[in-house]
Amino acid sequence: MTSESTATRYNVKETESKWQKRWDETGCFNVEIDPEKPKYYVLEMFPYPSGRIHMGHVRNYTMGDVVARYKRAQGFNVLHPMGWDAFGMPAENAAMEQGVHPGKWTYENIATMRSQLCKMGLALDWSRELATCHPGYYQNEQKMFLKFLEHDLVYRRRSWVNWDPVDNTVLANEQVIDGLGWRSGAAVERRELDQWFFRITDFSEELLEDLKQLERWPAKVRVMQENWIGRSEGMKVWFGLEGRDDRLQVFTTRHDTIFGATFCAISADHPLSSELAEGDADLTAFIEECRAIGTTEAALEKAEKRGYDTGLRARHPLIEGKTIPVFVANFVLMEYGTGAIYGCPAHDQRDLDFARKYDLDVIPVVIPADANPDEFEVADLAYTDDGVHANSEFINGLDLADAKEAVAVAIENVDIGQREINYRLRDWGVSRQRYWGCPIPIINCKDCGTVPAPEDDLPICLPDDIDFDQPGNPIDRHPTWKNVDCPKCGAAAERETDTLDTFVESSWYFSRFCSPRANEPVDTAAIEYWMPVDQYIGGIEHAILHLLYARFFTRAMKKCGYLDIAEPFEGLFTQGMVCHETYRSDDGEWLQPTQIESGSNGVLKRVEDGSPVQVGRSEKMSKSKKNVVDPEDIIATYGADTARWFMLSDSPPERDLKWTDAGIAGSWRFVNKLWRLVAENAHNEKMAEPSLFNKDLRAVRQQVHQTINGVTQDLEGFHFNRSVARIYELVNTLSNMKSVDAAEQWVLREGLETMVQLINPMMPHLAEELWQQLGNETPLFETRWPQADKSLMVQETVTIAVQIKGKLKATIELAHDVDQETAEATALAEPAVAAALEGKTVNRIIYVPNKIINVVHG
RNA sequence: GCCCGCUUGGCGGAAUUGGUAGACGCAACGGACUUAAAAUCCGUUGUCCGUAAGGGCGUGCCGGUUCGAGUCCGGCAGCGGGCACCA
Repeated sequence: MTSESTATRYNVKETESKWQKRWDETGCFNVEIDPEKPKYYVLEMFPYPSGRIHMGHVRNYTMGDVVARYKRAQGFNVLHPMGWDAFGMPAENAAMEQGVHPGKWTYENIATMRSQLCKMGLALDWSRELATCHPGYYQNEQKMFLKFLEHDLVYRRRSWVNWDPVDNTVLANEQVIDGLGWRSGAAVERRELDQWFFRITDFSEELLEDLKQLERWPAKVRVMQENWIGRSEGMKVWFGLEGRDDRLQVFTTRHDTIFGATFCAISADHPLSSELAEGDADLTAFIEECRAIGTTEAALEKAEKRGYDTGLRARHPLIEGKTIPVFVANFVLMEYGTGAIYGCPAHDQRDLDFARKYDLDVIPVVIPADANPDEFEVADLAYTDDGVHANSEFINGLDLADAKEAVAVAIENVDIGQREINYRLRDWGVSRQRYWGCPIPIINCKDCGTVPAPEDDLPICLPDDIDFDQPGNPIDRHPTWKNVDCPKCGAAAERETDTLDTFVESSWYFSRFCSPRANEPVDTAAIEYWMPVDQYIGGIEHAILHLLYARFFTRAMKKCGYLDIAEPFEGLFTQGMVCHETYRSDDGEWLQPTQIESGSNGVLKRVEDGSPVQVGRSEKMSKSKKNVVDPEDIIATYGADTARWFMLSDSPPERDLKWTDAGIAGSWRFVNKLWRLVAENAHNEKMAEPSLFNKDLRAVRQQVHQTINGVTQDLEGFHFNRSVARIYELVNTLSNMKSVDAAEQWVLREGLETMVQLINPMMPHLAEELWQQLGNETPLFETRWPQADKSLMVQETVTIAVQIKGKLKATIELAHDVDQETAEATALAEPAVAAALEGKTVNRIIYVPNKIINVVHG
């Protein structure tokens, strides 16, 4: 680079660190409660400290920062904090693989990532930084756990888990791949363990119902949560059992088909199954088989419907004298409904498959409206549509809804069942047999059972001296940690060695950010002022679990009196992923983008030896496919502003963004273009507004004010790519301006200052620097958002399209809001229009002011 | 299987309540400046016919509503996502 070009080139490094230092020193983004100002709480999903930030983080935090800076300029008291979702398995994996303590590993990663985030120039209140693995955080989680216990929001029960017999550990469902442990490769077993659960199902209806209020959530996320909660209305019905005193309770949502019931089926885990299995070796074996399959989804999908005839017969509740067989079936789930069903093969595909296999009756009881009841038959496809009931006594002829109602009334009248609403949602199991998590503050006593740890004992800290040289839970192996006296009876007892699911920490961190150093989980004044989060931003992958747990947890906290809101996130935005092309060598090895270069003919090849490269489709950046670009490299080369600008350009934020070298280079060119544009014109002194502007200048001012208006609306609506396009257009106009006379210079300055203010949320370092160059002493972070002058936005003349029968024939230039007569006359006088209408009768003319004239002829 | 969403040039994408399709960016091509390169600037770029003027066709496909459809309605296809023995 020559000395001449350094003068006209933007010194990114110097400028960015200068402004970062300035923001840091003034503490301008550290906020306090200010009752005089409206608050705005913007939050991006906090990161897991995995080691280094990736492009997904850059995109996420750039969006949040745009909102934060924009809202701040609008006069809001903006809370924009950052923290670390710091518990979790990767730290333990690192401990096992590298022998480094999970805490050390985590805090080192945090230090690295914090410094990387600082280089992005984010308007964050770092004074509120928190890490969930810090006792200051998790002791409050322990307090709340105890409070939840008091309010019956937590309970313990035996529950099945995926057990890896080699690693001696419990596996999450996603760690079981094809029935094998992801790490050990051992066949996973089902085991029953005592586990802690949060009563999220107490809130099923509320969590479902309140989704409707979340108007600023993506519809997609609401639908996903709705399906996950899975409300269904049905009935519980008792079936008597021949030769026994007890009855079998089944759940159904199609009680209208009860006259078509030809068998009952119960889960292998049903108490009746266990009872019957005693002394029945075949049934015992069958139950074992069901359980063996029961762990993986893939296996479930392929498993055929199988059953075991218990020999028991159930009495049909509405047909006197009719009995049907009772099977144990592998497709009935104990966790849903009552763990027992009746089968109506004609109208349920699963039941039909089962009936065909075991040669059970298939009785159609609902038939299409136009079908003949005597002839209608069900072959291999169950009839599940609405229709007319038949073979069904008192509901014959009724449609589905009426038949359901009639059956419900009949069953309730004889007191053999009642209407019931069921949910797919299960209680949230939070026990993890792991070290790097929040210890559950419970003491297990032989005599007193589970005893809450005394609050004075909190925090119950994790032991530091642990080792990972053998499989299993190191906290459980620790020689002394768990030994403690029972707080109730004083006898020797043991601490709970399970830790909490890490989703618990992320279920309330946003509340903690309001008062991150408070002695209690939350400070009432702070939480009342700041909550709820006005805008939450994060990945769609958290659409269900994290967001549902957080909604539950907030309600649970409300029940315990910690806060007084139900919904934590008023607005939610889910951003798309950052993708990149994938590259492979001829022998199939994945290659990093840095290993690729473009040859002279434009064909990609390997840098090291020029060998050919297979270009794959663009996919989410991932280490395994090596299609990652390190944000640190990009920021070091082009600066944070360029990276931020590229993140916001082109792709709408909710869609995937394709990272390209050409794209980042384009942003870099734009940064330099702005720099030059301002540098060339900054010498123009500020002066008084001229009283007159010529037409061209009026048009420029119009665009300036339209851009303010448009960018403002776009930022409000999360259309960052549209803002970017508008700013490009404005810059194109400004750079084409001549600035010879005073009026021109004044308008150019107005345009440049406006433009600089508008780019500030997106490229804050450059904006501050240019703002200063333009002679402003007050920094942008203390400057209000520009106001569009509506009177200047109105166009003096408009271009109107002239159509004939909807086809464009000409465009005409007319004064804004011109009357219809003038417009029509001008349109018809247009040569192309006149020619096309020659010899034709005009039937009708449609005039939409300032937009279009459509001439309809015969 | 069920539920959602998407489909616009070579590419990413624009297009208020139905009203000039392709803004803006990228890529490509042509040119200027330069000893040369980089950088920068100017121009062209949906497609087909035509030397041109001009015209035809164009928003996944088929049909409908309308003076007018990328936009609304019905059907179909393709792609993506979520859930999945939930009785």
